[in-house]
Amino acid sequence: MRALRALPLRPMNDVRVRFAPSPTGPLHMGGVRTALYNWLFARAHGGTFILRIEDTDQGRFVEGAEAYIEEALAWCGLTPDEGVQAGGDCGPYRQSERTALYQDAVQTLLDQGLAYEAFDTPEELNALRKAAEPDVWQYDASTRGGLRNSLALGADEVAQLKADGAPFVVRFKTPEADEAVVFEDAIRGEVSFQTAVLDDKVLMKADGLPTYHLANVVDDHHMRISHVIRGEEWLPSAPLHVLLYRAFGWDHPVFAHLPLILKPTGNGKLSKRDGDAGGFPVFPTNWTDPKSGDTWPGYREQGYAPEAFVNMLLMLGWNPGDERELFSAEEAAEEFSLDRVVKSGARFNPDKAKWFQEQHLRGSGSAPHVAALHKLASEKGLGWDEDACTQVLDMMLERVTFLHDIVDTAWLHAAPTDFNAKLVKKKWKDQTSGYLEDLASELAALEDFSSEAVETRFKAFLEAKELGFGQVLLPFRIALTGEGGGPSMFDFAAFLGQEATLQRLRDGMAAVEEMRNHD
RNA sequence: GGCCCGUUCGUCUAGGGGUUAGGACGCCAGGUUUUCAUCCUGGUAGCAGGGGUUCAAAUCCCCUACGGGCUACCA
Repeated sequence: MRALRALPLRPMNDVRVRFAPSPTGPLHMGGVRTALYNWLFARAHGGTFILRIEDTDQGRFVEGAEAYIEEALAWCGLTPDEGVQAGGDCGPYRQSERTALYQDAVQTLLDQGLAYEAFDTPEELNALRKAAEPDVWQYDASTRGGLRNSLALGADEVAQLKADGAPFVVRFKTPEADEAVVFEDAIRGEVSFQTAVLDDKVLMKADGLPTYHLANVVDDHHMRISHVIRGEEWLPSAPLHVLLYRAFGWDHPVFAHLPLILKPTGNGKLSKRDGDAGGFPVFPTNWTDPKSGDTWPGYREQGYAPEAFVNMLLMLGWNPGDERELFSAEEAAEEFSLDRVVKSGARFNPDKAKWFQEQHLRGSGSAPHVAALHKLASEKGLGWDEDACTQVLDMMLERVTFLHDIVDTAWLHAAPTDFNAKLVKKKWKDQTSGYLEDLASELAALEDFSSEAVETRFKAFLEAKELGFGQVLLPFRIALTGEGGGPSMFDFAAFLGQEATLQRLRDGMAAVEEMRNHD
């Protein structure tokens, strides 16, 4: 038994990586993470990030999926250097437009006896599998001799079948002598498979389109891909790919198989249905299924900043080796390396995702968010100019998870209509309204209505009346917001302005007295 | 079933022969704050099990268990 060993000898000076999704639906967060790690690796080595669309399965093609992929990547800031939209020297970047290449490749293999034509119908194969149960039936060296293929049939028989227009596929002829296929995975280290357990995979389907295995190897070679960074679900077919590269006489790229993202609870990998149950999105942006019309939520529409979403994904399976967790894409690109990618699957944690969003929101203060809040506020018709937005941000940034939480906080832009009944019962005494009446007069007399001025007058008022903060401030807050929590009331009063503050104070008092009378 | 990959607090992870096994999320408690939140301090909680190797094992080896993936004319 001879060990076939192919170590990565390629220097890191021409890094070319690709993200190669199928347009069979929206990209989910696992896919985005794969794209991210590819992008980061390219950036870290001054390489090229390529987007290739693997649309060789006509049956699973979904309208709009390709556009979704491009848009979702763009939102995440993972713009391809080469691809359908970006262009490039190695195009076309849609596999459906590269069929001649695959045909040539398959012919080369056929000519060398490294592949063969098989006429067995799916029905025949299914029957064989069924008959073998509970054992597993395989199309391989032990069975291919008794099946309808160009290895077992005579040349004239094959010619006749083809003349009759019988559909056929091309299968890879797995080497008969058992050997170990050993390769070095950049994340896992040495990985080894025995060829004896491999089956003769279909390379070219009856419709003339290649399967993933063929198209992937041929394209990765022609696109001069240096590192194949993909999900762990591809690990079992990696030996086939190594064998294919060898059959073509090509060096294979470095492989790196990423661990999968698992469900927050329960068993298995994260799937699109988990979001429903867990109350979190699985997709980067909203996706509407063109057939059913169902819409799936996206992180973008939920209010996540792309930087936060990407940061969260980054840390789900990679770490810098120290205790930092907050990274911009540029910072991450500087130190990303495959040997710091963890080997085991990671359970997705929605709480932590929110934490990343909050960190991103608060990280650099109000200024970076003014424009975005202004846009949101305008859409809601709140009439806040940029100054107002800055003030609101200063008050609210540390109390919300998403920017839209701010415009969703009704009392910020409209007098409250609901007053927390429990709080009123507990904190609003018979004398309270009297205090507030007096406070209103004090505030009405103010000429400067800045936060500091309101605070000064408020404190002087308490002192004069010999009252405690809690006796007046909380009722004041209730009258103005209807709630017991929130920003500094002095800041808020200044933000509202004198007139609106007094108006809310009087209306709030009236409403609360009304409530108390009905109790 | 077969093949392959994996296993450190509930979760994400650092640590890769000698560590009081570190950090983060969550949770709990205390402090700061007019409230809430932020922030600060502290606490909770972990090396899957069993065999080896070694003076010494979370760390190396083997077995078991468990988890995951693959096993299509899907990717």
